[in-house]
Amino acid sequence: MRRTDKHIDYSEDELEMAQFAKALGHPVRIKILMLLESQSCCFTGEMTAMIPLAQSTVSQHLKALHEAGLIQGEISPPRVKYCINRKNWAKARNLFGKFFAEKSAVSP
Amino acid sequence: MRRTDKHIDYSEDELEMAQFAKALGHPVRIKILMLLESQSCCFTGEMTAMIPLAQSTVSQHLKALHEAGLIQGEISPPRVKYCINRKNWAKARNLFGKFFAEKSAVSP
DNA sequence: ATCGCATATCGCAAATAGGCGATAAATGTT
DNA sequence: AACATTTATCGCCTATTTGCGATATGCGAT
Repeated sequence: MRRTDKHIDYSEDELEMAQFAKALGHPVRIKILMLLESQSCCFTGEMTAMIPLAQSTVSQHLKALHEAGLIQGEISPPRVKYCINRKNWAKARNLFGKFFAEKSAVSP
Repeated sequence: MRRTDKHIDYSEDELEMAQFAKALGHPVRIKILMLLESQSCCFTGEMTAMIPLAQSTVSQHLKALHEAGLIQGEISPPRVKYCINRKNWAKARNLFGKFFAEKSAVSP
């Protein structure tokens, strides 16, 4: 996209939230995270089995979640076990929590 | 992208959350929402003045937020006043709240 | 050294998103 | 009716995302 050299200064929170949100912006990735949440950890293969998408596609979604910091994977050859990244999960919870915090009053 | 005819069945919640998340997946849109939250309502022009992006670009982001149901606009000629859509805001809060709900224990 | 398994990465195609300027649309004002 | 103001939409371009199959990689087992 054509980009100007204007720069917008975003706060850390804004950038971080947008990044988390972006990672959450696809139903498959939501599903994967719910899976990991419900059973703490999971091998890639189990997910690939449950999700009717090509193995390479699932792998890419896992990569996206990993890069966003929402999951972490430890190798357990020949497999990889993915878990929620609890530290960043908490960070995300706080960010979204603050963001959606109930305001005293409602519509003007 | 090449698409198979496989279909994945997503729950309503998964789809809705992904949709909200997608809308939140850009820092400018986070900024806009924070603005609207802080001062209840705002005209497009005020936002355009605060954000160093072309008017048409800001308008598109507003459209995206509107389509995601996060904001609503009422015309007040020749301007348009945008506010948070409280109903869906609450819905989003609930979805994200449930999603990030603290689990009793931590890492295995 | 080779095989087999599970996963990641590559390269491609198609769709979507993000940016802009220019223009259209809506409406109150003169 | 013509104008000014504000916002939305259009067309264009580039970048990113999403999907796939094919291939590479890593590593234990043979």
